[in-house]
Amino acid sequence: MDISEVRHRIVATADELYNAKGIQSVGMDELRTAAGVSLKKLYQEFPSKSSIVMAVLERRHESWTDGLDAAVRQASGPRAKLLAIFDYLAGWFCQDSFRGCGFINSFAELGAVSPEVAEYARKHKESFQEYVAGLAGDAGAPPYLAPQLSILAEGAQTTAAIAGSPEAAGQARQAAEVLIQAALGRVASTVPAAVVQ
Amino acid sequence: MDISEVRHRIVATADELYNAKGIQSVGMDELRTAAGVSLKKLYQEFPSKSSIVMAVLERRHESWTDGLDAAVRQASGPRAKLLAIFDYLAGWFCQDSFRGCGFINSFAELGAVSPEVAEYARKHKESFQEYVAGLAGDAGAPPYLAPQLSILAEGAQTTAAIAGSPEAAGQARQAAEVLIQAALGRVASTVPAAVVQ
DNA sequence: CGAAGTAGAGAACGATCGTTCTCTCTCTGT
DNA sequence: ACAGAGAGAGAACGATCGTTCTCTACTTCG
Repeated sequence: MDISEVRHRIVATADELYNAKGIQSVGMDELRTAAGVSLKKLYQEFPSKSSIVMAVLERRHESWTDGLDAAVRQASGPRAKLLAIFDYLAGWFCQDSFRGCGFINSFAELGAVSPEVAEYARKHKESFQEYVAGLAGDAGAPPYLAPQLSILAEGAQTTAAIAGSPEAAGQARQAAEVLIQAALGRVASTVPAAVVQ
Repeated sequence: MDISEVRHRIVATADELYNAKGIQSVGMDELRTAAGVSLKKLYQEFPSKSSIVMAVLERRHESWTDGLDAAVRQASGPRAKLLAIFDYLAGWFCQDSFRGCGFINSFAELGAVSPEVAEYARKHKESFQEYVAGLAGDAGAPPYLAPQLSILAEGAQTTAAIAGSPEAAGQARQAAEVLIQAALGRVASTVPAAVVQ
């Protein structure tokens, strides 16, 4: 379909621009030019800017989910799968285009003024937490581990974004190793309780 | 001085409004009305909106630093001081006005378009990390502990903001206990290496 | 009492935003 | 070949932004 190809190009371009400059800083005209679409076609595909924003958030959610899941599936063993989250973050942070989590950013920019955006960001984070909880459950971890790892992942994202360096991923990963070890050590009962580093 | 009283009221009002609605969503006229100052006086005190934004960031930095330091000083013992960070977060998250870290938010909103804001946010986070490193050093912890705790604190802030609930503070605190125990366990050599929970 | 300087209120300005409209041109069907 | 529908380019519109200007009224000093 031609129509959905145009839609896709608009959303992909908006994603790039919104990520690079923030949502409110990118006007419809700039988006129109960058996507190479006429203003008429743009408003033919989307009724308003806010609908484009929501489409971008959906795209980001899929991209995040797919990328994370691919990284996790590639890892073998439940502990490795939990740590794969942080390897995925490390790869992301090293991209030139990385400017922080798009949901945190859009929530910061529009969450107070747009209930849709706030709600979508909340659901995205919730789905991530549930995903981590699933992995932690597979590893036989007690329920408190998953929120701890989720918080580490969130912190790594904002730290890396503001510092402009990817090292937070490795630091979060090391912390995750300790937390996983502490939470699972009991279960893997014969192993000595904790080995630092 | 009358002058600095007006300045203070402008900055305090701007801080509230920017926190509640985002920086770009609050116009100079709204700020003028809320602060009860004439537009002339406003521009007499500050040459531009961006200078108000920077003044707000300075105010936030002081407020954060003072509040955190007070909470930490109140705790006794190096481990308790490290954990006091998360108790301070818990208190903050429970305030109605809490809408996430003002530096993360302003970075997300303006970081890409305003180098001043991006740089100030970076320095603020850097100073927090150094502060944590100082506390961790006092506790005799190895150098990797401080970044881990800083990342936890960052993650708790964004998680609590987006979820709209303060529970992330407690979860981060529990994780911090585990990380501190793991990092210091060796040093407090006679104590069993790790005790979960 | 009267003149002059100051401060407040808000109108005004240029820029830019999201959105719509107009005008022109190009295809297509008969 | 020609009428008509559709698309592209961008002008136009109303709203709002940050910022400046104007006008009025009050205070203060000779």
